[in-house]
Amino acid sequence: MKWDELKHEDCPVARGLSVIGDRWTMLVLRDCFLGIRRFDQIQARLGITRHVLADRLRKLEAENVLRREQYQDRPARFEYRLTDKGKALYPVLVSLIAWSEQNVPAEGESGISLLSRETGEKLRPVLTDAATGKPITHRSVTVRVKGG
Amino acid sequence: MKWDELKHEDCPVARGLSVIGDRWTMLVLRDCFLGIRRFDQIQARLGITRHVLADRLRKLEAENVLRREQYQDRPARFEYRLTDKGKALYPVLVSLIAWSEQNVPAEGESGISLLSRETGEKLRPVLTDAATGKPITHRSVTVRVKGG
DNA sequence: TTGACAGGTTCCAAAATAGAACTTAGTGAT
DNA sequence: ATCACTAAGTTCTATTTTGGAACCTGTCAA
Repeated sequence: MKWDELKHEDCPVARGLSVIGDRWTMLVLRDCFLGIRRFDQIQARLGITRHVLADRLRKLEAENVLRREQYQDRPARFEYRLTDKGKALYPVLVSLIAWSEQNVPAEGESGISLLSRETGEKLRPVLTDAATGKPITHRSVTVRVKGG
Repeated sequence: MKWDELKHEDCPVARGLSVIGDRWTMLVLRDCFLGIRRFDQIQARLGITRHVLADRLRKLEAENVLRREQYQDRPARFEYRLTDKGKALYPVLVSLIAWSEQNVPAEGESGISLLSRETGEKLRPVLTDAATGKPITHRSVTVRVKGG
């Protein structure tokens, strides 16, 4: 199978990755969540080639994860903002950060940390089920595989 | 920057992606969470080339996300099992599934669904802060960027 | 008229992936 | 003993994707 065919799969993991599973894509979105929205800024921070960045932004716009917005004319200049669909990726990003901080040690200092606006303390993300309020673990879930 | 250099970054997003951000890697892990542990089974389900699968499994073992375990000798046969570090990725996977189901419509039926073992209902994952029990959103979090 | 800024595009070389065939070590049937 | 089959890889070539650098366009300011 080719990567492009992923979007036609039934599995939600495959479909999700067809949108955000490309190299660099989640790092572009990280920058958008940090408020960095302009081509040159993202490119400089990531050290990604302009070529690839242009491609990723185009795809994310086509998928309605980012919205390309003109912030000045003459000359026309654009920035990229998260749509609601893009903002909905926040739990994925935060879960990834939490996993990394616990399981992938930094060589120096870890670059960013997330603080609760309410308590000022370091965030301790736990994925819970809305119905019960209890943490979701591998054990607390059954998987129903459809059509197979 | 090259993809391989990501692991030396300070940012936890970058470090995490250096482990699981490769093409196909999360799909391999999805299969492991579903209990599919053997080379040929994973390869057949994913339609990934054997070459790439062997490479991914090697890297995941090197990163201690999977453990290669012999399940018979004569001839020697191996399977791949999630380590604790691998199991800790469950919230990332579930968040991704939840995002996909809400934001990336399937063409036919969505392949799998997750049910609460306790209620039997469809899982509704919410990322909460352990300290307050409240949902984590873009708005409820402040980001501290270190050394910058 | 020269330089800077911003957001790209174009080109070529290097690296990764797709697809298929081949290898190795056994098992069981003919 | 020969053949077919299983499982877990490896090897090969062709195609795609990235990496890196240079170039293009429109506008302003010196």
